[in-house]
Amino acid sequence: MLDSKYLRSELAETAARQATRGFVLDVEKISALEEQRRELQVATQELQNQRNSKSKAIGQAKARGEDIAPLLAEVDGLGAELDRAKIQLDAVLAELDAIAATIPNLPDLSVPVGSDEHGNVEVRRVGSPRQFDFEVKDHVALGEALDKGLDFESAVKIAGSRFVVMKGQIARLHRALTQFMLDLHTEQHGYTEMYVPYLVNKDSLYGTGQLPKFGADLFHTQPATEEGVGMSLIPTAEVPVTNLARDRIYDLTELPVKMTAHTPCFRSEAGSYGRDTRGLIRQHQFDKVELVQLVHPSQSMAALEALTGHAEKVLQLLELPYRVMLLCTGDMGFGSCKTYDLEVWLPAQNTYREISSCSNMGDFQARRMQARFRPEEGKKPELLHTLNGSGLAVGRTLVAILENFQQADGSVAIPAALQPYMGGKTVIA
RNA sequence: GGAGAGAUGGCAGAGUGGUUUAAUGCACCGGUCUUGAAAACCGGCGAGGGUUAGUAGCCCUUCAAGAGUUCGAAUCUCUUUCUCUCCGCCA
Repeated sequence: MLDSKYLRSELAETAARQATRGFVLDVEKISALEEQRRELQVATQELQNQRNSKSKAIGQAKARGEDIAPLLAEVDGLGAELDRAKIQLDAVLAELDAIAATIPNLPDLSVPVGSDEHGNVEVRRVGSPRQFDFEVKDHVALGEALDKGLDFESAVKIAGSRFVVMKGQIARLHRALTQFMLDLHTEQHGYTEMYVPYLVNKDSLYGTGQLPKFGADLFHTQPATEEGVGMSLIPTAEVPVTNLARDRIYDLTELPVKMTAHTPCFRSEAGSYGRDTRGLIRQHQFDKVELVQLVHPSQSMAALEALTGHAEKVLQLLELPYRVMLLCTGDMGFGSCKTYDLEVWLPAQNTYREISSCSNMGDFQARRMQARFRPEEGKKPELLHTLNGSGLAVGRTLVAILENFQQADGSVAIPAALQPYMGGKTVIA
């Protein structure tokens, strides 16, 4: 959510910057509503003021034992008038809120302008794709051949498409990756490990920006109605972890807060029919190790670089070739003001595929969830900045390991950094 | 799941229809005093919003959340959420 005062005073500027995202801001409607809001709010508060002072006068008169009938006659009709004004004001406020809640974050000025992923800029490339002297298999073929370690048929029977059953060494590799990532971030990068709920309430989804606009991307325990109190499966640990800061005021000394969590993530993938239908790339349920930081506003851009580096470190230690993309205005997520995507090399697809997305949300989420810090004892609290990134998506990392470390006989070598987590095994066959 | 008790500012805690403009204490901030500190004393001290050139003043909202009764609600009524105690069940 953008600052309503800023939106009001810099409406044209905001509209121009939103346009670079391909988002059209209805300037005329907003200014018309804003004018109504101001008139109605002033009128309503004036009526409330009258009611308060007159009610108080009645109380004082009564205490003195005077006749209060004339005073009661004076307030007659005030209540009805106030009700009318309040209904009008609430309607305008609700309309303004509904618009505000659907406006994306302003892109940072360092973000390249572009309309879609073709506008993204490659920042750096690390490692080089391995040359194979045999025909590479994709992870689906490799996983099935390894004692049905990846079993999509069974998953279809149990649940449906876009699920997987893992077995034996592949299941262990999947777990090893998770443990490896958590240990790296907690021991080397200074994050605190968190265990959080996988079901969250509506307020949390609103806080991180999934609601009101993207409810269709989630699985809900009940239809998410206006009044419904149903819970939703988390699409990412970003939701529960970032919402730990909701309605909190941190001491300056507590910042930065750096948290990591391993959770399953659940996504409906509505509207992605036919895309990535084969294999582990796009699942309804996948595991992810998430990195979240809550920082002082002046530190958030530096923190984004650091956080991205923490995610990259996983790829480096796993000896996986990757590149870093700076997303352009048109390809960024709703709440982000700057995003780096990490893309890992997948030999079977002969391309780089997204494995992590690291974003600085600025104060966008913090304003929605009133996540603040006190800059100085006795001073007013200010909004902090929130960041998050995948460190990494576990399923896609498994894909990358299988494909990049495959050998001619169909076995898969284990990167040295992972071997301690695999009971010392150097290869799975 | 059953029975009961609760939810008030950073914390503790008073308040059961009208000088409550939420008492008081602790913590915190400023000052007096002091070589300095402590103590004592004096003053200040929640959050969100509106108006405005304004971090001034004035005003509105806020006592778990929502709805209601009333001229007036922290206080009365209803609903919801959460916490605690006991019982049952369970990993």
